[in-house]
Amino acid sequence: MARQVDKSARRAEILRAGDRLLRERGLQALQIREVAREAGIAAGTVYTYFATKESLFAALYAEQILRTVEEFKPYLDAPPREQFIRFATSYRDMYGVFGREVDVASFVTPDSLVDGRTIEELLSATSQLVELMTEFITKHDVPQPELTLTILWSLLSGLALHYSGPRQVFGTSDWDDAVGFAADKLVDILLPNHTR
Amino acid sequence: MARQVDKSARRAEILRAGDRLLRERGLQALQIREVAREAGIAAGTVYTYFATKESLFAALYAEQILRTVEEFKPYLDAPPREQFIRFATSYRDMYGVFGREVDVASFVTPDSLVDGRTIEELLSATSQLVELMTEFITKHDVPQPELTLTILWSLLSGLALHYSGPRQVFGTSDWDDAVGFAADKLVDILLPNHTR
DNA sequence: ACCTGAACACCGTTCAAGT
DNA sequence: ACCTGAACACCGTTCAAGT
Repeated sequence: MARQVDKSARRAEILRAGDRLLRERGLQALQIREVAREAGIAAGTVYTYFATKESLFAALYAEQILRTVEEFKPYLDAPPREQFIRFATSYRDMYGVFGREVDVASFVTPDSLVDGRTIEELLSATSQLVELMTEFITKHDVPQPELTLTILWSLLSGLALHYSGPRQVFGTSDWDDAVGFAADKLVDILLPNHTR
Repeated sequence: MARQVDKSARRAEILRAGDRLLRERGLQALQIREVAREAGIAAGTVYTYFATKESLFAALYAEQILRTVEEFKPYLDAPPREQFIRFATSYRDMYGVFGREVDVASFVTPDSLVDGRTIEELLSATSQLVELMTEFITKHDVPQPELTLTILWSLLSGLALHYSGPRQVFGTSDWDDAVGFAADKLVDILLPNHTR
C-alpha cells in the first residue's frame, strides 16, 4: 500500500511548521494544535513523530545549532576578534528565537520528556558547537584552556541573554559596542599569546 | 467589624507559602492551588492579592533581589576580587531558585501580566542591585564604565546560567575555579588601575 | 498500519453564592 | 466586604473509532 507521504517527509513537515510558528509568532505560539494545523494533519498525529512537545522543541533547537555551526564555518580562519563577534551574534540570534528556556542539560536529564533520538541529535549538534569554541581556544595556545572555555561560554551566554528578547530597562550599550569591547578584552586578556 | 487577618499580613502569608514551594519543590510546583493550600486559603483568594501568577512570581523575585542586596552589603569595602566572587555566588544561587525565566524587562513590558505595584517593587529592587554594580565600577575608576558594566553583568549572568540548574553535560570547571579565574581576569583587564 | 479528533487531565482564572 | 470553590478556558496528551 503506497503511503501518502513517507514518515521522514512528514516528520520534516512538522518540524518546518513548528519552526515557522516559533519564528513568526514566538515560543508561546508553539502549540501542538497550531503546529498540526500548519502541517495539515491532526493534533494526535504529531505524537506519532514526537513523543512530547518538548521533543519537538528540542529537535528544532538541534536544527538551529547545526545551522549556527554552518554559519560559523566561513570564519574558521578569521582573526580571533572577528570570530568572537560572529559567534556572539549567532548565539544572540539563537537566544532570540529559542529563548532562555533553552538548556541542553535539562533535556538530557533522566526525567526529561525528550525522546532518545532527539537527545542524540541535540548532543551531536551541541558537541559540534562546543568543538568550535574548543578549537578557537586551543588554536591560540591559551594558558588555561579549560577555565578559559568556561569563561568564554559564560560571556557568550550572558551577552546573548542581555541582548535578546525585550529591550533592557536599564541603559545598556549598543550591541555592536558591547560585543566589540568584549572581544577586545577577551583577546587582550584570555589570549595573551596573540599578537594583533 | 474586626477582620480575621489584615490584608498585608495575608499577602505576606501568600508570599511565604509561594517562597516555600519554590525553594522546596521548584518552579513547577509553584501552582496557585498549591500556594493557596499552603497559605490555608481558597485558590480564588490569591487573586485578591495578586493579579496573576506572574505577579506573585515577580513579587517573590523582588524579595529575593532585596535579600541579595542585603547579603552583599558586608562586602562593600572588600577587595574587588572577593566582591566579584560574593556577588557571582549570590547571583548563581538566585538563578538556581528563580531560573532562567527571570527577566525583569519582560515583566515591565506593556503587555506584562504583572500588576503595577509589583512592577514598582521589582524596579526598585533591581535598581538597587544595579547600583551595587555601578558603584563597584565607578569606585575603581574604570576607563569605560558603561561598557564595563555591560560585560560585568553578562559575565555574572552567564556564570549563573551555567552553574545553576542541572549539572552540565560537557565537562566544565568547578564553580570555585571558574569564578576565581573570572575574578582574576576581570581585575586584571577591566580594572587596570587597581593594584593588588 | 496509520490517522483522526473527541475526550481527558491539568492548571490559571473567574464569579455566583455564601458568611 | 471578604472568602469560597465550582466552573470555565486553555492546551498537552491519549485512545477508541475510522479508513
